[in-house]
Amino acid sequence: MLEKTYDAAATEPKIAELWEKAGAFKAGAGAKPGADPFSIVIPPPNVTGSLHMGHALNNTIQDILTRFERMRGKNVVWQPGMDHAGIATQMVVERQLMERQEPNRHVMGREKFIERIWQWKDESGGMIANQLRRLGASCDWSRERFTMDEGLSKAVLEVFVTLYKQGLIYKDKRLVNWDPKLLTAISDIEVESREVKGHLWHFRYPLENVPFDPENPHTYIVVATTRPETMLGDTGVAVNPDDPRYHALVGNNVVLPLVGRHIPIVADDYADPEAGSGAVKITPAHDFNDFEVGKRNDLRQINILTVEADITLKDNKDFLEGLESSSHLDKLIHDLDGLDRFTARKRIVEMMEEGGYLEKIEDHTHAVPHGDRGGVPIEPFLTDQWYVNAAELAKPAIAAVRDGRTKIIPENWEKTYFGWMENIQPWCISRQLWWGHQIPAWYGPDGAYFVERSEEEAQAAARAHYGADVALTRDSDVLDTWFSSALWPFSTFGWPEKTPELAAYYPTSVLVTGFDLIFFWIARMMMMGLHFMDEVPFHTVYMHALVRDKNGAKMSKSKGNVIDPLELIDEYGADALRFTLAIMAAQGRDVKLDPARIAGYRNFGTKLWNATRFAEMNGVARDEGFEPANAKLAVNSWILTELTRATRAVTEGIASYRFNEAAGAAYKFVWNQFCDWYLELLKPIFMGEDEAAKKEAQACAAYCLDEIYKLLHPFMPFMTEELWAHTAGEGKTRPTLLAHAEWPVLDFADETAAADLNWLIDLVTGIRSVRSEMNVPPSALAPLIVLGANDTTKDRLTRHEAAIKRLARVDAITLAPEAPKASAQIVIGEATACLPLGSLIDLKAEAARLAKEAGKIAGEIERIEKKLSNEKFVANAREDVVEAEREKLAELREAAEKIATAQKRVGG
RNA sequence: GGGCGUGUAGCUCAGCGGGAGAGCACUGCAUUGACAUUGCAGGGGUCACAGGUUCAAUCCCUGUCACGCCCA
Repeated sequence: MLEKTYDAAATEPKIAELWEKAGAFKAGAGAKPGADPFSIVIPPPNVTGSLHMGHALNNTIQDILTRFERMRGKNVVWQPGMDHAGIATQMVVERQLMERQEPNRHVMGREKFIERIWQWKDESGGMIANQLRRLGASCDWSRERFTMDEGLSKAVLEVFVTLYKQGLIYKDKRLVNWDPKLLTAISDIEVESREVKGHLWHFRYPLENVPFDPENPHTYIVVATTRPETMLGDTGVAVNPDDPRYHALVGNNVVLPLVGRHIPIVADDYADPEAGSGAVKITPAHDFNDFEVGKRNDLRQINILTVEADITLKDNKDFLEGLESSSHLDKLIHDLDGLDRFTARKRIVEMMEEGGYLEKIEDHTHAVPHGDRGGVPIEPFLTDQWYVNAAELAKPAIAAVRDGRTKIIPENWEKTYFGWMENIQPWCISRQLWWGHQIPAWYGPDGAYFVERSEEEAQAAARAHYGADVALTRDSDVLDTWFSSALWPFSTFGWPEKTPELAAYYPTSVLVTGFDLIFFWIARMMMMGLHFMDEVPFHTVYMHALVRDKNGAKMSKSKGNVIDPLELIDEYGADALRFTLAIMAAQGRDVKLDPARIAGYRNFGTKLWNATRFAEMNGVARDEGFEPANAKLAVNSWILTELTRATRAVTEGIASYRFNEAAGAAYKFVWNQFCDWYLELLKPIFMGEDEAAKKEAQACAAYCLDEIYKLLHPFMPFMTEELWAHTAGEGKTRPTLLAHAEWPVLDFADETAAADLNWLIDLVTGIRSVRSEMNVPPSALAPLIVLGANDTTKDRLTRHEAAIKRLARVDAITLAPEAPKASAQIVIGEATACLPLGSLIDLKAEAARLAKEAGKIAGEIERIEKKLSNEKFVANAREDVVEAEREKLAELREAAEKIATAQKRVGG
């Protein structure tokens, strides 16, 4: 006998172990012979990460798909693993060293430090894998991969060397996004802009050959900047060529305040005549736009910052070039050299003010780029880095989505994909870190470099180049983590080896991910997959939304509104969390998660649990011989018809990625049909004397429960697997785990039985409603007298007598030509049901109730009559719509008549 | 500034060209046999606003307002 409530905490580990022991999720487990493949690669979570709500949603969806297809008999693999998260992991381990007061990585050395990271990974990395198991993720854990694994590293090496030799990877000196805290370059998409309340400083740059007079605007040009400290590196002032105010000045010079450098005024479209004074200072070495302006106008690039973003002037050749030494310059260098960028900003503003160069300061809120890991403002910084020619690789990736080889769902994300891919910038892939795939480039003494698969091959190439053996030094940089993640859909199946897994499972079926990762994963996996496999990495991309808190705010540690999925699993069970996420995951809409909802769906699980318990108590047991087509009782044929409908809705819902619809259909069927009506209707049968009916009901209920477990299994795997085992039968076991049970494909339908039971439900509901409104105590039994019943109704009354008596609290059912005195009346089809409540009835209340009912019907009739008397409607609307309206009208008129009669009776 | 999206019951959200829905919350009633993590009944909405298309608009189109996200 089942307990009264389901104990998720005790059951989940037990079931997880069952699956594990059975190898239930191994690639191909439970597949039909010769089945089509269905493969998903997990979007690799970060080795330092722990499960958050986004993962919970993402993996719930993947698991629903995976379990669904596994039950449909496909050859399923869900490939799990993690990425090595270069920056994040290095940060974690460095912090650990600091906390333990151990030598830092520079003292330790590269090799030791990397060893240390591996040690960290073995001890505390990758806890997310176990957390995913707690969620019930049916990954093939035996195939778990890590981007730093030997095999995957080999793939990275192969890809880098190949792309280099194809000219698609190259080294270049450009401005990069430089993180001055982490001391590495990062890619465009690792930069996030944050709104910052800052200022707009307006500076006066004196014109050359005119004595500077702060009182006289003709002696200077005003430029505005949000970053005063960069003025040290200014090499020009730009004005718009169409700006009449500055026509005469273009080609002249200004004298850079404090520094004294003479820099030209150039005409460039970049200057916006509407913004501020219309003139902008140009710092090519410290701003992406200025860099382009500088190139167009042949301006010098003067870097005035160190890698830590401190001011460097003293030994800065670029800065000093073209300046005459003076005591003034020496003082400037003395005052500013070595200051960090923010202190320097303050100091420079002060100096400008002292010199009369500060015109005004305005408050200004603007977007400042920050590194997403380091959290400090990034610096555009001029360095040598490795780049991927993303524009070239993007072409086939764009084409594949255009012609539908890869479908993005929901479709509107395709726009974002195209928009980004068509304007893609060179992808900076080198990182000044130690943890990651070291770049396979070796440098000779003169800086020439050799990109090869191994040091030996590089030596050979160098020998060919120099004509002799030379000492080579390997590039110390590593690759962007996303470079290896981009290979994930094929590297995890063994590429570059031609493995059977690769042949079977690539291209994968679907990639499930949040829309925030469209550029990180989807775009890059598409590029690499197409280039190296010549086929798209996935046929479908399903993008789900973000999980937010119940007020719609993004969850973040700083806001303190983070909900930990593991705590929710502890409190409500994994099934409840999963079901909640699924039923709330409507396409294209964020999931606003309120824990109250999870409690609600936990209750749903309890409901199913107790339905099983009830069934068990009433001798419900599997009967192999049960055939839906042979059911004789209408109640059984009805629930089987509804089961077919529900099964189709769930199947279509999952297959079309409408998880909320699938979960909703299952929920409604189980609770509102199976529990609320079917089981209630079986009670009189179970307690009755008709053994044949009882036997059929027991078999049918067992059959329905089995199908319910299957339908709910993708959403609530733990509880359903437990119930599946529990209901195997006394001393029996199921032939397979529920995880491998065959997904139902049903076609039983009996419309007569459906109509029959819908009539019964209407009658019972009607009686209950009246009783409640008349304040009839639930304990009071009333006789039921039916007027005007036709043969069908008479038959139904007989067959459902026990059910009506029980569910509507009726003690005797009789037919009569006339209504008894003092009765409440309910119109049900052609008949009228009367409840003679005697002293219980309040005639005034009944009259009021009938009047309200009559009013409602009259309103409806009026509305439809108006519609039908509209010639245009009859002429233009679809025939079936018109016909339906006519039928509705006829029914309403009949009901109106019955109500009118009832009203007369009450009144008379 | 460009793009995407949202506005429906007190709250969180489905629906979407022909009868306004769910969960939670709320109100009343019910507790000896599946389940109080329950049951039964009920109240509650100018479907943001304004135009347009249509026989018919919460749904399609245009505009306005408000809010959110992404990109400059």
